[in-house]
Amino acid sequence: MVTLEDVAKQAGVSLATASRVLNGSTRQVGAALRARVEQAADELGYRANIAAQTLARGASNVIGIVVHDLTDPYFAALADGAMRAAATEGLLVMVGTTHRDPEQEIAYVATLHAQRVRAVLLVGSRVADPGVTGRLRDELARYQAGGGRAACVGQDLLGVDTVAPANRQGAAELARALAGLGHTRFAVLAGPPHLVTAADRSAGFAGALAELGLPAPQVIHGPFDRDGGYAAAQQVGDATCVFAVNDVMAVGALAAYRERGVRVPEDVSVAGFDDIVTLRDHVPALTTVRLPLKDMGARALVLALNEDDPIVVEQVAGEVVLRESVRRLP
Amino acid sequence: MVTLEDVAKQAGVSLATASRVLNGSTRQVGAALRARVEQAADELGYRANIAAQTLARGASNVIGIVVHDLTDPYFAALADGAMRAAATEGLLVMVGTTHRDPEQEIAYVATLHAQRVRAVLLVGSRVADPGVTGRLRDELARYQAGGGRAACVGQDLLGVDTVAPANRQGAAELARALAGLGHTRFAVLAGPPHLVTAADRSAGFAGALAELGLPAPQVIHGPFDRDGGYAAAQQVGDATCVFAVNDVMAVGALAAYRERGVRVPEDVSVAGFDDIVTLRDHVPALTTVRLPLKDMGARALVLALNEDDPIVVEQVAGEVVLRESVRRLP
DNA sequence: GCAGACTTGGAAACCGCTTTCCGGGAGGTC
DNA sequence: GACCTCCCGGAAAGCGGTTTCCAAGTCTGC
Repeated sequence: MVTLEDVAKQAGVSLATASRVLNGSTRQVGAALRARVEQAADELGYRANIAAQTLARGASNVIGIVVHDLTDPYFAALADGAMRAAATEGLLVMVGTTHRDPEQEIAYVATLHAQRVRAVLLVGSRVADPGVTGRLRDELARYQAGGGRAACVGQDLLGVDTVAPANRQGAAELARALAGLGHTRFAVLAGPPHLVTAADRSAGFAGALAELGLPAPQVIHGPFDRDGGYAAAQQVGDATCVFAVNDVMAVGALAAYRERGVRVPEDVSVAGFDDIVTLRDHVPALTTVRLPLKDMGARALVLALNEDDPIVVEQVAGEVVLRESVRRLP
Repeated sequence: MVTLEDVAKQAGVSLATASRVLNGSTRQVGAALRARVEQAADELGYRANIAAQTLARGASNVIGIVVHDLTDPYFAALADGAMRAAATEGLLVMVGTTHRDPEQEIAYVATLHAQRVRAVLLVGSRVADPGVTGRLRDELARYQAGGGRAACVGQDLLGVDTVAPANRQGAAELARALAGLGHTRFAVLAGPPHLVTAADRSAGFAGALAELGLPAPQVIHGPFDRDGGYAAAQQVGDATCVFAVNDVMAVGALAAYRERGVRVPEDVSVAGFDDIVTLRDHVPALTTVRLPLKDMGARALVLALNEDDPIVVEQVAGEVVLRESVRRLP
């Protein structure tokens, strides 16, 4: 690989001068030398070695994003928002996918720490296990002790800047809206009990029903993904309205009903959560709780980069969006 | 940040010994010293500085993936496949999204070159513009001249290892299958004329129709995404069968028809290309040409890492999958 | 015409780690 | 017991940049 020294030699200048010309210094370099250096760099095809720059400058221009699953539109939207924000700051992005393994998440923080990335974004639900959460916190603390910055999209459980969707509130509002349509017998496709996002949404929903004096919903646990929703839908009893704690599960549930010839919303109403962008192309259009995913991703990046000391937690409200997948009961 | 020197000092050993213990060397270190070093590292919370390691070792463990749009399921699947493969090799992934700007793609290659990534994967269709293609080739050549490796998913236009979907063949087979159902009047939602993938699929489709002695299809250009398909579908004339050159466009077309009360497949048949995973949840189920996206991503990574000299181009055949969105004409 | 203030180029220290090269001690052989 | 290996620990030379510190010009202003 061609180095700065090669360029300097070819241009007949010192290393210092070449560095100043090519890699953004505050110092001025005379026009003649500047031109010679630029020409030499171009002829040789020079590209600065960023590893060396990072080492010398003590700061990198890379950020790390850790998500559970890139092929899930929820994470894709969040990651895309964060990546666009990063691009406007001139930052490069390293993406890690955990495939929902919390240990992987911890390992990624360690790796990104080793990479000395400027900031790490942890995107996705926390798990209820205090053990892993504690170890993740330790790993983050270690990274931050060395000057690293971090932010999280999800629950405020990590002691870092957080963009926190109001899962309980959103689910509660959804419950009230659905009850307002006359439904009284509900089922919740609740996802895994240890996933805090799933648990919060489920609890918020059930809590609102209780406040309204309605019977407790049937709660069905299972995986947090499309196939989990599909499977859980098979176990629903006599509910007139089914709440899947995220949209991809709801889409799975719709598929299950379609296959069994159960009509939505005539036979059963279905609602989800998140308002992923692909929803608009599903039939029937899915009732959900809208979260501004791209903004949340971008916002998390800004928080992570922010120098301020106090930890900031931004609550993001969800907005109930009623669509064709639910109907008013007579 | 705590450095290796801090650890060495704390353990009372030399830098060399500490390095050998902590960062994987072939050399043995005595059990006593080894334990002291490990304890010191743990107490101090040491994490190797990878920038320094990369510099010293002259090789990084990062690869770069450049895609057009992560929120498009097609790219998400390809990227996911590549990332899983990278993970099994112990490699980290840097992801860049171009949002379909070819200049961005060139810029990313330069940036990843500067990062001295082990390999770069260019995922996505080439454009027909010889100017940008030439500049991209130059940039890649420059990177490879310095020992970088590269591979591409798409057309074999870059002079690097390539995983090339058989777009023409797949589209041609699809055309024959649809003609076999009795259709004679076709429309092609053809995407942008300068996108090679779009052009190849369109040409393959039209070519097969010509061979069958059928009239040329109505060709409608537009953006290569969901909204492009939606818009293009509005312009379809009296065709009985519409081929969208990728699935997300087809999904957009389905939405357009649904809104206008045009029934698919009763009033018009619709087919796409790619077989993105989300298709299974659309109504009606979309006829398409299946591409093994995850495998292709993984395969591209393997090719990129492969040391062999000759450039290898792997053709990937597409498999026609007939589903409910098309019907046999009486 | 000259002191003093700026400007500009270069030498060299340094960033944190790897690895080669040396040297000293332990263990084996005759 | 002398000699040779073999092992293992440490000193130091890079890896490719950045940046501080100097020195030598180049401009000012009077």
